[in-house]
Amino acid sequence: MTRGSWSGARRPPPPCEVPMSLEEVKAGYAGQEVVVRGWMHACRRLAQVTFVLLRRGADVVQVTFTPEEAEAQLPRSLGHESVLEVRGVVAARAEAPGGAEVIRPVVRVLSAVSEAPPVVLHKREAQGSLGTQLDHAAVALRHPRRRAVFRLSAAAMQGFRETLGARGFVEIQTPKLVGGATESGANVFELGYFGQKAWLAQSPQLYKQMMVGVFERVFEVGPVFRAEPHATTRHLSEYVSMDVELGFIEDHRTVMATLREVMAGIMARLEASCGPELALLGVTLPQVPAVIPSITFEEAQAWIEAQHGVSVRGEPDLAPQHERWLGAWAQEAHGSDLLFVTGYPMAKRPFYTHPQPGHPTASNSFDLLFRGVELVTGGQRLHRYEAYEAALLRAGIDPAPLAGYLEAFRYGMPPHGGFAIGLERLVMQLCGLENLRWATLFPRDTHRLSP
RNA sequence: GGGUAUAUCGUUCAGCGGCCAGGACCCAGGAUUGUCGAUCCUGUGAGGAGGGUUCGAUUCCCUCUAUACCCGCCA
Repeated sequence: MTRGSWSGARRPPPPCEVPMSLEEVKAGYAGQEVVVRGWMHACRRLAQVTFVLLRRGADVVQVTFTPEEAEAQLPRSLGHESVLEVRGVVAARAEAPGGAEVIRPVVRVLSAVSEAPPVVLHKREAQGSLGTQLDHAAVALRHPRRRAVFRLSAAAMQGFRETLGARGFVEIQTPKLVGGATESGANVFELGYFGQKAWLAQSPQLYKQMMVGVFERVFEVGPVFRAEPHATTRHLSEYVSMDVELGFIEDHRTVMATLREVMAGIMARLEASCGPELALLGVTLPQVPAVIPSITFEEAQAWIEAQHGVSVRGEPDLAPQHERWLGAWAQEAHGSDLLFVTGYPMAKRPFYTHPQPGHPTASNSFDLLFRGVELVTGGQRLHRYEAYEAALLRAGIDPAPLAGYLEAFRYGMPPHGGFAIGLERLVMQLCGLENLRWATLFPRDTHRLSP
């Protein structure tokens, strides 16, 4: 059989067109016959007239029926979320939403729905608790407000990629199935792999470092997996990490400057692309200052003691409450939604962390707090092979499984560093959501593996 | 892993040692000459599981189960 004898190959495929938005239909086609398709968002039968609101994404167009037309075209059994194709005539009309409607409709039912959807979509706010909406995500996410959140996510990823692409960074994809040791003692998901053990990657850290030796500047957007049994509003077992790693840096401050550019680029993309979504959600984008205010870990601890009377001396990290306090302080003192905390103690940092020259117990690392929540962690990494040998020895980590990684350093690596932004946390804080799960399409946590 | 809290119609919340267990939303039926977060009327529909106290438990106590939040950890 030759390829040409396939019947499907003879006919050109239907064109892939950008669908005409319902707004376009309303604005530009008065008096013309059009075909509109969408979900039946609402149906109101009045004595003299019946209205069907057809939803397509965030757009809604009104289709108006006379009682006779409704009788003939709209089965009573047709429920919310039925998918319809309507041929009709666009008519300008002041009372209609958006100033126009489709009249003299001929309806073709593409998909009939006979039972009530599990969540209500035609109210201004999405109804139902978080758990209910997550259980019925396929439908709940259709709600314009839920949907808008994920348009912001998409634009944030786009802004991230654009900003880095314009600066010579190369996008990479590293494996999520990994063997051997992981970067730290964090809990990882174990799986079977052709008779041996494998793990789900808890971060692309080691791979993105290796790729600095290839491209110098790399980034990745992808899932990471944490088997920590945490149960909070800001942790998940799987989340999207927006990772960056770059070579030939001065120190961690080069990385911080890059992060500032990235944050500014993300906000610029959101502003340019997501006006309607930002307005719908009432979101105010943060200003990204030319220089993001910065405080050292030790200064932060001293400030916490002085201002809040909590003794945190000797603690290796800041608690969530402390980060909230610092976030509020950044807002008051600097008018900034963003705050860098630098110089975390080496003690609890991973083995590849670069110490602070002249202050070996502190590291060239930073966190970026966004409205009081830890959004980014980053820093300078070790880059000399001997430094890795010493660090692994000190940490008691067997270097054998890391041989493939260590080879990068054995054969020359520049001073480098990077960071990772939690996408869901970014969107959560942007939208003022009280739970990360509202910013996750299909969250995975200790209790939830489906849908 | 530690702590706290919660469990009632499909959903979201009330309430009470004797309740016809209430409201709102959804849904169903009806009404309204145009809705647009439609409105009005009517209707369907509920006490996580197992023990205990009590004349009587949806209510109080215990256990279990489930869930939520805080902490730890992180993004």
